[in-house]
Amino acid sequence: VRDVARHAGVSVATVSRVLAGGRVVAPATQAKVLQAVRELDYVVNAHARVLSGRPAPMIAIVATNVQSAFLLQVAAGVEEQAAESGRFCAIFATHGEERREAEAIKLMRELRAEAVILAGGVLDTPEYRERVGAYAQALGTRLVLLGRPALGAAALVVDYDNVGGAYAATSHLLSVGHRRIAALGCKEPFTNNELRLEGYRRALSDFGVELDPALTTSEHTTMDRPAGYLGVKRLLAAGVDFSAVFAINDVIATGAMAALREAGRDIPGDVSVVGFDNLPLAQELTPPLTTVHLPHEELGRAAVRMALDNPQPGSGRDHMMLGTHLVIRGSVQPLRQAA
Amino acid sequence: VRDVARHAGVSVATVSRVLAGGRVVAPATQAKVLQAVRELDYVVNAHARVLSGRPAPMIAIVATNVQSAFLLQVAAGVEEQAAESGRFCAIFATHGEERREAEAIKLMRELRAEAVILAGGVLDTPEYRERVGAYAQALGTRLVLLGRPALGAAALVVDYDNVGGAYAATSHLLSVGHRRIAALGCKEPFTNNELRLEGYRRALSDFGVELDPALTTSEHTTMDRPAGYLGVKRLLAAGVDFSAVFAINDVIATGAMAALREAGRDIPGDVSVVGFDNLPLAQELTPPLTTVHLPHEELGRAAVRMALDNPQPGSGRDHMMLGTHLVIRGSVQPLRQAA
DNA sequence: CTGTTAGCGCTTTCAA
DNA sequence: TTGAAAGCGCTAACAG
Repeated sequence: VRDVARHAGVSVATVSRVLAGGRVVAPATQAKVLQAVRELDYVVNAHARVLSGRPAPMIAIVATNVQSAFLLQVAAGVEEQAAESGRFCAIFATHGEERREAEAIKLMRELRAEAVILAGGVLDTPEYRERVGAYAQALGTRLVLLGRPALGAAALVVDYDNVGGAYAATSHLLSVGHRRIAALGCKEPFTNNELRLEGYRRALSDFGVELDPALTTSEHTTMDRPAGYLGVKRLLAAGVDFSAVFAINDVIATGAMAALREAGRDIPGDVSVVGFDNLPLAQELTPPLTTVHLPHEELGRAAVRMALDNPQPGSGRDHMMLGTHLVIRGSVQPLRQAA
Repeated sequence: VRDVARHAGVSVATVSRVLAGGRVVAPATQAKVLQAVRELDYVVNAHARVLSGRPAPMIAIVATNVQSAFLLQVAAGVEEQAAESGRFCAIFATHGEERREAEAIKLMRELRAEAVILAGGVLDTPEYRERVGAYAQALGTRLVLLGRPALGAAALVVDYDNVGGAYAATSHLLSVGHRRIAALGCKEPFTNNELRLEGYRRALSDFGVELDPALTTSEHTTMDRPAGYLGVKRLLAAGVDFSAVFAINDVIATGAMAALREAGRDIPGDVSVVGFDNLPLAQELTPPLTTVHLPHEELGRAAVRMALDNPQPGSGRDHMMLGTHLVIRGSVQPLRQAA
């Protein structure tokens, strides 16, 4: 296509200079080139450009699950910030399968992506650490871990305060009088799950409330709706007494509320519930759900900013933790003295 | 990096053959090459590959809005199908801005994407048609319009049955006795809005119910929550009588339900409501929303399948319309004779 | 079955 | 300020 750009009567080098930016070119020449480009509807070949040494303007986000509102919002943040930085965003859904994660990484290596962001909770196993360590090593580019356990200084990390959020949620319940607070999570030790439960325990302890193992249900293996639904069913069936529930995330809360309602318990009259994530659906529930807000979009933005900033390992700028806060809505009520 | 692959003692051509697939290579040689690749942790340069004639394994989806659950699900379908076809998915959010749409198209031209999918409702203006016509022309690749008005045979089209869905929803209401059915849409003539209203009118007409303009509210300019909330407020304030509402989409329905509840109207006791889209949130509402289900994910998959299939224009395979159906939940009740 | 060679389209020294 | 020429890493056509 470039021969054709000689339509302008200049050399390829000159054309490149005006198109690729920066360099000094006589305004007259520049105009001629631009004119020719327009006439021929010429489009540079980005691959050739990358091949000759430019970085590929691409940020990848590989998430465990693209259906979850949480990751979608993070992805939206990534897309935003990438666009603002003149990059585009490639997206991958792994569905938790290692194979797909590996494929995504491989592809991004081949494509020389500037950064790849791994997002979504995981099981923090030695295998996981080894695998991701290998990725970090292999990727010539920045690898950023978003909402996942860090790995020494091998990768960049953007995280949010799970423990603090859970602490705030639980404290809220405690401060309005609740003492028998069920915690609904899942069995598999996903990092999010563990961290949030940790916040729950810490709050209980600070309020001098003893932890009752019967109140923590985690029979289910996934962090989704059934975990909440079945969790409450089980609690009810076992005759466990509780006046509030802290759900590890909003969709679990949703399941819990459904089960509660089926059992004829009023929310928040009979039992208060608080969630975690502040998904869009939280405010549409009846009653609107009090939950912990996460800076979804900002997480995504921060991840790409950090990656492009390319901080020194150990500079302190290669790691950041965003805050969370409780948003009060209508699903919590002070404990009635009678109860 | 290839010189290094001569580590295997063969020529670059041979390496290419084993890596790029297809060609006949002696198993022994093949093994040597693979071995060398492993030892050197060699990764092909996808850009060089594209540059030398291969298609870029990339499908782009450019959507008006990445926050909407609808488009996200479509995007998920695109990602799925792309991955299954050995491609990856680039994602762009335009927020309805032409500039961003144009930028996305330009970038995908430069990157030689195999297909670009334009998704999301739009205003069907002459400018729109001209603009998209230009895209179709410019993109050497497949352009597919998803859920948008077609453009002659210039582009591929994947659509779903808006009219049929709205017809089904409205008929449902009519068949259980409702006659005063409010339609909540928006003022701007987004194509979805118009089509759904068309289905509404057609159902009314088939049931011999006269259309009352007072029942169609569309003061609001966007198809979102306030459109429903404000729409109902206005109806109520104007003292318009109605026993059911057909909302042009689920989030409008959500707003409508909120307004109804604030006014002390029971759903579905006093007024029935049906939505459109079947977003995940629909089943979490109280009561769960009866709504029209759209094949979100399948739309995305169909779009990439069609693009990769590369059908002849006018072959009949360059256009498809997916069906929709009503899913009955708890927000509709037969009209009480008393009312 | 395998090696040689000629580009793919762009950027970038190095000279002019 | 501009032109000529040398690659970037890969594939494919053509010989061996």
